Amino acid sequence: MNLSTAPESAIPRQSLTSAVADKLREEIIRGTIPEGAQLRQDAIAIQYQVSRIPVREALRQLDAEGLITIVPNRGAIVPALSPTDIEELFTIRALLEPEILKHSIPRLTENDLEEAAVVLRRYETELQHEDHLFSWGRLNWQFHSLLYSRAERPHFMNIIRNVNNSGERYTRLQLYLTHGIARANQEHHEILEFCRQRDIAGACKLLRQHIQHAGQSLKEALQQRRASD
Amino acid sequence: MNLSTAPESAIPRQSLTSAVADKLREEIIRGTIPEGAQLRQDAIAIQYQVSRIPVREALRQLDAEGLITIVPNRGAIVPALSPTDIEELFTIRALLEPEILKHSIPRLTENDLEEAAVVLRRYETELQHEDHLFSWGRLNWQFHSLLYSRAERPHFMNIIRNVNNSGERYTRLQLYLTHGIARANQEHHEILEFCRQRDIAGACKLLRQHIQHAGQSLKEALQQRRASD
DNA sequence: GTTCTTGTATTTGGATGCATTTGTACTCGC
DNA sequence: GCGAGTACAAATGCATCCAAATACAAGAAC
Repeated sequence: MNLSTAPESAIPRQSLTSAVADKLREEIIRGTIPEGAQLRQDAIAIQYQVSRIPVREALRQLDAEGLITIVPNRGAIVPALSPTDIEELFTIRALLEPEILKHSIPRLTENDLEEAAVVLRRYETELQHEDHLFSWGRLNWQFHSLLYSRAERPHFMNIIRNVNNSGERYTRLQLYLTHGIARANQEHHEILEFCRQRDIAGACKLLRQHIQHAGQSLKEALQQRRASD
Repeated sequence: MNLSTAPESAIPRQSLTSAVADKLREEIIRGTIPEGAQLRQDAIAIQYQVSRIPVREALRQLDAEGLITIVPNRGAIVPALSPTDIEELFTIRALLEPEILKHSIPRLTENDLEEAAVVLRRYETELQHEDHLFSWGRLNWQFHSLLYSRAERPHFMNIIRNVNNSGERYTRLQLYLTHGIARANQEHHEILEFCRQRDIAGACKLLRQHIQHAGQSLKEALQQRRASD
């Protein structure tokens, strides 16, 4: 019997460590695990029905990704980010993402552009629902990463993904506090249009401004919120 | 008995995981562990007289740092970097490092500048010795990180450190293959002089060119070596 | 001789249990 | 009532043992 089949039919087995890391990453990004929360190895192990070993390894990985902070002998916490932290993260994005977009645009297919457009339409419909803030983050990342996907720059992508993950909680906050949803959506459409016209300079410049503006308005919103406390 | 002493005499206790990670990172950067080598958990555990648990956690961390690649159920290897990988790493550096230098220069003290000069002088003397290629890497990073130290941009620094670590083996290769030592040294002195004069634009521009040139010449050297194989 | 199969050895992945460290509340002394 | 010391509780760190997966090699079928 010949069992050789298409790769996509393979059962996607992953280690428990990876699975736990994915779950925790998701929960931290979504805010299910709030900022400042302590990540107890025992509690996580019990919750996911695994031993503490894969949990510990997952925590090490998330620490290296910048998503959590491990204090020796005292466990891991989800750090609260200061306005200057936010500024850093968005500055890094503003520097790296236009560069990768530059390399991706010439290789983007019509299909890629259509997929990106679909994501934007889904984004607009999701905004009608109650839990739009949660799904927004994933759709936003889907849109951005789709645009970068053809660059084939794995090191860029890893860093960009980690930085986006670290800041995504706050990106949602920015949209909520500053009512920046409409503007972000508008800019997304314009960026996509530049890509469709293969206008590399235009797309990259607008993308940089898009990120810089989001970072700046978020930083100001955070400072105001902090001042009012 | 009063054991309270000055802080610097405190026994620097760190977890075995961190210690193993530091050791492995050092060995990979120095090339003691060559590229393509498999990192056997058992062998490392025996070598350092620890169990495999801290070794596994250290490997996870190094994987997240981008220094090694873990294949599920098949262990970890030190990846060989292609010319395009090298181009990526140096492009990332060329984008991030001038930005952090910009924020650091205004806060650099005279003492900082003197320390950097000391590093450059040590660099020149080390070049006389046989094992100069090894010590060069550390001194190069010391110089660069000293210049960035006052920026207080931890996210930038983490990424920059990881990217430098990933490419350091090859940076040594570039100096060796292309005889770029003299030029690099010359550029270091010029960058330091710009910093001393608080010429932010000049320093950042030269730093960017310094990194870009090193990346470009290394990429070409690698392509030639690959073509001759 | 080549290829496929099967068994074994090696290696990684995970669970349990113990030691060490840290946090906390209670008590003792003043 | 207040502070210091101490005992207890809880969490992390690490080692040992076991299970699962992979790599390798020897042998059988063609």
